[in-house]
Amino acid sequence: MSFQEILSSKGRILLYLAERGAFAEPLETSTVKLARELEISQQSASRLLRELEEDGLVLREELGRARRIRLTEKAFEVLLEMHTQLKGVMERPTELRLEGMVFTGLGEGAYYVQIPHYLMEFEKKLGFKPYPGTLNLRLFRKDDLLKRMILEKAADIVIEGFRDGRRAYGGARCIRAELNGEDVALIFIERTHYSKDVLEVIAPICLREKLKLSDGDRVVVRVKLTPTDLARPQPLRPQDL
Amino acid sequence: MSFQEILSSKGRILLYLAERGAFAEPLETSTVKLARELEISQQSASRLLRELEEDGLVLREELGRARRIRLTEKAFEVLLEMHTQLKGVMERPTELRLEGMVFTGLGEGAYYVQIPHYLMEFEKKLGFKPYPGTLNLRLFRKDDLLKRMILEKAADIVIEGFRDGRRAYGGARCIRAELNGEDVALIFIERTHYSKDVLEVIAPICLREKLKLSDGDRVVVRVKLTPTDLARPQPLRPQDL
DNA sequence: ATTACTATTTCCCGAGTAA
DNA sequence: TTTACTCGGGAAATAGTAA
Repeated sequence: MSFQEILSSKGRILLYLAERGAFAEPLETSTVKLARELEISQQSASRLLRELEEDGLVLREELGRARRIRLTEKAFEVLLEMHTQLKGVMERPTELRLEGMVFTGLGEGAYYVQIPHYLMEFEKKLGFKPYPGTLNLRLFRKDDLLKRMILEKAADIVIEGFRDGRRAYGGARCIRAELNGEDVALIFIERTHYSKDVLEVIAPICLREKLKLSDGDRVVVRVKLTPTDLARPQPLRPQDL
Repeated sequence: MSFQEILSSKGRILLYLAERGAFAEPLETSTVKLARELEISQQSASRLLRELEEDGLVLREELGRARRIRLTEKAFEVLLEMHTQLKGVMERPTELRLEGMVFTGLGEGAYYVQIPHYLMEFEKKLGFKPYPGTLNLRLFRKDDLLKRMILEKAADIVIEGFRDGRRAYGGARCIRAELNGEDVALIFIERTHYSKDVLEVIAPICLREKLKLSDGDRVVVRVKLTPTDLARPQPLRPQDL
């Protein structure tokens, strides 16, 4: 299913004409040519153009054997409205809300965060020096597992890995979020040992202290996104293969 | 004809779901509700949803009596492609080309341009102090008369009118253009005496001298626009009513 | 309440062909 | 060459109804 299929046959003609600049300058074409390019019959091209003319969306004139078509202002308005609608949908911020339960991990995240290279990366990319530890959240709502996958895709703050001669240290991806009202970042570490129901959170402060959290407490994580963020293409990492 | 008509029935459903944020969070709805809101039959809503599911564009699940629908990534890609296409069409620069024949006017334009208030306005809005006179062009191609109307609509550099106690001086609208390669501005003066086949041009230099123009010479005017410029809404002026 | 099957109608497409 | 008519077939929409 391509994007063409979300258009009606008249919609396809309008888009075809608009793409060829028939707003300002008329386009020289014929029902035969139009039919060939849009892969419809000449009869349909003829009928659709007549109907579009009746609707006040196109103007046609003949010059000798040539036929010229131009879009009217009304057609422009229709296309502009469509554009505006889609733009609104694709660029409107939406909020993803997840719930997590605090638990104590194995210290893997804390170890990672305290490595000087990563500390510098965080300061540079996130604008804060993280408290040396991560808050681990276990997701317990079924819907939230899917949302976590979406977030991992959307996380666009790239923390680079590095080598120190002995071994390689993997990278990570972050995304800004709010946790019970506090500004935090979610961190998705490459080759983590955690499963897909865990969310790791870093913040400039100690969240456990500030929010008086204990294991088993439930917290709410909110992330602001636009639909376009959700679709950012991203290289496949080895463990996804 | 509204923008809805350029969509196919499946396209309308996808847009409906996308508008309600069914990318991230599933939308609770039913075929009955969908049918009511999209003004189609329940049967069609049912069939279309099934087909969209087969196409891999929506996911459905039932929770007790509630039904939840969400858009897949594939659906997002389809909508994004449509958005990209439309954006390209609506924001791509296009060029309008007109031909005019130089003629000598009554000096009305020159009088207008030399009024100190306007001189200041031009310097502020156009970034140059115009040569004290306008070059008058008569349009002789039938197509160009329509283009002139389009340009008058698209001209978005507003030169304010003023009153000096005795009388009111009307405003004007300008748009940047090229005339035989020179940077110029077309000026559309409110309440001008010229008819709709005349184009008045101002420039920082004397075009007649620089381009060695005489009455009767033909020149080419080019204006860069985006389709969106063409549709900028604009207050009606008295003489249009 | 749901969804979705079957039957019927409506509408759209395209082949043939006229002008 | 054009465009656009008629008309047959089929797809798509809806009504009725089952589950």
